[in-house]
Amino acid sequence: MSATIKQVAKQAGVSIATVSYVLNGTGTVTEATRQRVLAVVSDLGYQPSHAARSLRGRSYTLGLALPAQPGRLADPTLAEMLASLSDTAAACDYSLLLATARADKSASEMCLSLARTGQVDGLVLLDMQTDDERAQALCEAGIPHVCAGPPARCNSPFVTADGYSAAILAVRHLLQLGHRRIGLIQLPSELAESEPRYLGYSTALAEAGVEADPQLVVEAGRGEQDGFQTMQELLSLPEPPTAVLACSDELAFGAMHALYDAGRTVGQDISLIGFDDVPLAAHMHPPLTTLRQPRRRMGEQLATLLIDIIEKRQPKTNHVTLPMRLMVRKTTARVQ
Amino acid sequence: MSATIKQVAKQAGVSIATVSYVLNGTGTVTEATRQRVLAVVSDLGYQPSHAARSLRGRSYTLGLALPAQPGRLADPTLAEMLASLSDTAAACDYSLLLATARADKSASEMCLSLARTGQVDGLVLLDMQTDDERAQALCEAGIPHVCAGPPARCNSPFVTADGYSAAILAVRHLLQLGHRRIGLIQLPSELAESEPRYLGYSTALAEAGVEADPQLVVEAGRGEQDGFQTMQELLSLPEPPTAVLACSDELAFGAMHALYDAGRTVGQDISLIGFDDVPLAAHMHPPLTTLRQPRRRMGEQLATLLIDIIEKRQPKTNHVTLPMRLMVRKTTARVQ
DNA sequence: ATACTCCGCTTAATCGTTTCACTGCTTAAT
DNA sequence: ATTAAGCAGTGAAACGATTAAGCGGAGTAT
Repeated sequence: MSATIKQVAKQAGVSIATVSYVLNGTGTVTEATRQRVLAVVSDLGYQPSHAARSLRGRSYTLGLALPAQPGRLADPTLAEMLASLSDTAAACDYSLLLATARADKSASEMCLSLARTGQVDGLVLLDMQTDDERAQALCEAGIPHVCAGPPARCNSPFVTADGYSAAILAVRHLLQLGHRRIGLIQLPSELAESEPRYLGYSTALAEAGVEADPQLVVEAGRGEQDGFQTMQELLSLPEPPTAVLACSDELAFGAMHALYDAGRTVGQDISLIGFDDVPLAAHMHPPLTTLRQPRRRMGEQLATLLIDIIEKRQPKTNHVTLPMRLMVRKTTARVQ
Repeated sequence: MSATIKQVAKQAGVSIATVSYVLNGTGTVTEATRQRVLAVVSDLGYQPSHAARSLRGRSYTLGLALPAQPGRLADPTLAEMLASLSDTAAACDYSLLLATARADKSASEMCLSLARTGQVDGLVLLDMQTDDERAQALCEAGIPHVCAGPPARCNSPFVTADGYSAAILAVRHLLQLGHRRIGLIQLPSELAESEPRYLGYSTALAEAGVEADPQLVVEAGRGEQDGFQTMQELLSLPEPPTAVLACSDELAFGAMHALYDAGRTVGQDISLIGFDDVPLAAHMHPPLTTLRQPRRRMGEQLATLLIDIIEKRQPKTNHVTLPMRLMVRKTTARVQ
């Protein structure tokens, strides 16, 4: 690998301990020796071994517990959150380990394993499911972790975007435009994000005195393909919706595709709102009205919260809920 | 953290060496002792410390050297490649470390550092630049690595999609449709992918005896915004192109947006081809004709190639070039 | 009978750090 | 004058694994 502390010590004519003290700023060392040691260090290009270092104490590595599904990393929402998580972690001198669940182990086993082997000091749980085993397992084992989304049955710390209020915002916007038959294309119900969005949807309808038609609420998958199909179903209803709220931009894109195929003009004949505001949303034709998720801030919060917990700093709060913003573009219009 | 090998040894009434032999399948142990040890292991939930293990030998971790730019992880092309890279690595019992370059260190320093501290056994270099310092630095230091794309001045092993042939495919397709004024929206020239695509473009034109108009070749950024602007520029030319090849789907999406704004009908008035075939491409309106990159296969190849190198297995080839496929959809049509 | 090998296991060295306990030595306080 | 405290630095014990070497005893070939 590279030079060891022993070689540095020898060449600088001091003991190993002294080198360590110089490098860590602990202990008391004369300026002269300090300089001599530092010179040798940069001369040899010495870097302390990560393994030896983490053998005593922490590994300064955070685990990213990815969902079992193989392609999930490709989710643009997730990716941007990761990017800022990574930046924040790096700024605090932590590395990030991608923890993909293997077929032969359950997701929670893999999390436990990572922590027990000391490969990571704590974990970020991404893509929370409603009955997520991971959070509970980590809670019981007393392993530091943060959930990206509301956790299931335990009070794990978490960071989440306020999907409930966001859905209310969206539906109110549609109501103001005169819509009464408002459809909802939901994400798979096993996703923890799904429930609050539905709740917001029905709350907003109820407060406006509009009766909710269960036919207008459909659960879909996660891809454009699913949005495409689901929108087709909604259109084939005897009394189709005049506006639709899709629970992700991907679903909304699929829905737009279906609407074009059906000869409908989005933002005229029918209104559509997405969820997330992925970069592409503003560049669709027409640009998609959607709810912006503060992805970068979520990543930051996840990282700092987890690091606080690992380093035993008592964080102010155990759970952060960030507001979403309605980005009004061209896919919503007054009902005809 | 968790139980240590010492505790297991004690409770099983054997020496720590025996426990180690049982766990690694090395050495000779009676079936009886074996069972006794294994029982205690599962009883205590023992897992060997990663740090101690990597102190002698490898860390079984691959580094992902991300580009310095903060948001790059969000690139859908990159993300899907990562997903399969991660799967493959996991199948070989390797973990993945995300290496984000910090502001205060150069990208190559960070790669060297990761390897010298023994945090990773090797690195995957993503998002290659034309004058990439990373590959050279790692070559000189003799550190195992693989480039995702053609490396600059050294003969590092690499895996790449054949952008040269792909561009030829695309331009030939347009030529067959009768187009003669074919525009090219290029990626930033600092990306290593950029050059071969341009070469393919001009080769295809030359072999058809079409004179290339330098005005039709424009270098853009990476986002939809850049595609949008660049297309506007092309349209404002005295003699605008009848077909355009964009060097990424993102650029193509932006271009589509600009075309709509200009009142042009894509796939009728003007033809457009993208690069990559991100999932969304098939769901645009109209669906985008594009060149499919074998992202999953690239991820697999990167992982296996790097692991082969790390484990000193002589791989068959040092460089893999995978073919791209032209996906003909609805944005290309006979010239009017 | 001698020498050799194989079995099942233990002892101890090793990997590269951090850190506690200690040693001379000088300076300050009682 | 004696004790206490501080400084600059050393030695060695951890940390938790892997692995080479060794050690009786049994089996086998010469």
